[in-house]
Amino acid sequence: MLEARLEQANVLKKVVDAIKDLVQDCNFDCNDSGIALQAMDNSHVALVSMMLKAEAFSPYRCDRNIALGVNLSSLTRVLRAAQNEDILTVKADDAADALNLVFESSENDRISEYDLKLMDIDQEHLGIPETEYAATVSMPSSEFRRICTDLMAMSDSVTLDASKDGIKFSSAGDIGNGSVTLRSHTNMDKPELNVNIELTEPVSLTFSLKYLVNFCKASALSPHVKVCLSNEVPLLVEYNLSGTSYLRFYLAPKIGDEES
Amino acid sequence: MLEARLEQANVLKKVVDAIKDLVQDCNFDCNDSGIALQAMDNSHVALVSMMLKAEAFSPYRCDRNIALGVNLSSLTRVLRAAQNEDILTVKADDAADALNLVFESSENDRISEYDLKLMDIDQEHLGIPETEYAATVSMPSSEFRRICTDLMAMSDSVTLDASKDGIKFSSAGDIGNGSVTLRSHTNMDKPELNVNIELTEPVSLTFSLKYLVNFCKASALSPHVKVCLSNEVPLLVEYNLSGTSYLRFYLAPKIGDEES
DNA sequence: TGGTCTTCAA
DNA sequence: TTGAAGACCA
Repeated sequence: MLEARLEQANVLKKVVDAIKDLVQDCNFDCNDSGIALQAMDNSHVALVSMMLKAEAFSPYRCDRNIALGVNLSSLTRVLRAAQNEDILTVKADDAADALNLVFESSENDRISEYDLKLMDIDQEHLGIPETEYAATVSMPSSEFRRICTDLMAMSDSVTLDASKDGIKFSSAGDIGNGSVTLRSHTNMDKPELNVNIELTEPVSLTFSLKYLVNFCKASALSPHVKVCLSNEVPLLVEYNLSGTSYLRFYLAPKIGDEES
Repeated sequence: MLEARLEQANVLKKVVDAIKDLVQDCNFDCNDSGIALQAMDNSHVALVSMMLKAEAFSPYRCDRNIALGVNLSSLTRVLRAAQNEDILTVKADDAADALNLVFESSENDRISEYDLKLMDIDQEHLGIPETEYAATVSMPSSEFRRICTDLMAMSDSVTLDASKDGIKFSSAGDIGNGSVTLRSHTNMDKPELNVNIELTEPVSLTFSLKYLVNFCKASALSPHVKVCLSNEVPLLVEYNLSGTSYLRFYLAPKIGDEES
């Protein structure tokens, strides 16, 4: 059986909000190390990988491996019931046909309890190789979102050029062209604004902005985002959650002169 | 060639926001004295006239007269990329087919650059006669906006009566009538709240509130607004920008018992 | 497609 | 804290 208590129901809420447009149904794979989720979007261009480590919960108990097949849109509705500071406890029996969610708000002695029907989902579990990326850019997640939405005004795709000079996001469209260039910089006073670029080799790749903008819904989860690039390899966009938990998005580059 | 550096990208952003609902495409007429814009709204009821003097920029350079034909909705999208404290440099070659906009944020080493395609716009340039108005009312721009939006709740037109007693805004509609009367007054402590009415002759005119509310989008550009009235002549609503630069709106009065 | 709601920037 | 803009739902 699974029993996991999350101090901030908010975290799960934001995670689900950030991925529900990419994935309709998916398994939450629970074992003694934590709760993992991996799913491709419908068009098989993007992949979501979440890991909530056992340490993110207190307490956390999972006797044996369980795959909880959940419809994310249903889960969203249930999570909407969570107040901002609610404590969430999720429970499931080993052969459960439902996921039990309990929201507690110590403040006003309110307990909400939901049972969410589970479903069987066949899911190929993809081994994602740990890649050494040619370029790793760490930046404020709000800035990444800003850049993506700004360039969305020009085109539906963006080219990322990482070089020793910095990282350049550029888009060309009907009304004109646009680009945003960031350089590494460290601000002692406001470390949350830091931009850090690590580069072993210049990279130039083009991606669908629609997906990137979608990934940016996760911005609320972390003040920083890590963008990792290698030529001809899917982009990785990573948001760190508490501890070593994370939410990762992978996106295959657009190839050649491909349009749309 | 034109090259103009504006310390506050914000100013252009607000100007364009304030007029983009009235005018879709228009020319920015550049010469050595500054950048001017003049355009009628689609229904030819309102006229916008902007003048950004060369002194508002530093540096400012314009070798010869250029008319830059811009789609304001595209320009809005580009200006949305401007952070609040960004410095904006606009550039255009003499026979340019694109306007180049560069936003710099010294703080976080971010440079955004956009090329906006230009268009040819045939524009009758209207000589606007410098009129002596029968009544000139200067008031806080926020108060003018408040009055217009408040009266909007009653009707879609408003009658302005300027007399030696003050200025009265009144609206009559299905649910009832409303009016707001302002008198001249000077507040030493808070000069930004001053209301000043200069009058040579009583005036009574009726205008479309929809347009007035639209003009009020410019409120953010200046704490004061000047409203100038003469019988049977378009109303002038003027916002002063830095120095002698300005944004002016003209609106023809409604005649007789005209509805709509 | 409109209205409402949340979210984001100032 | 407020207003505007985007997202969501009906």
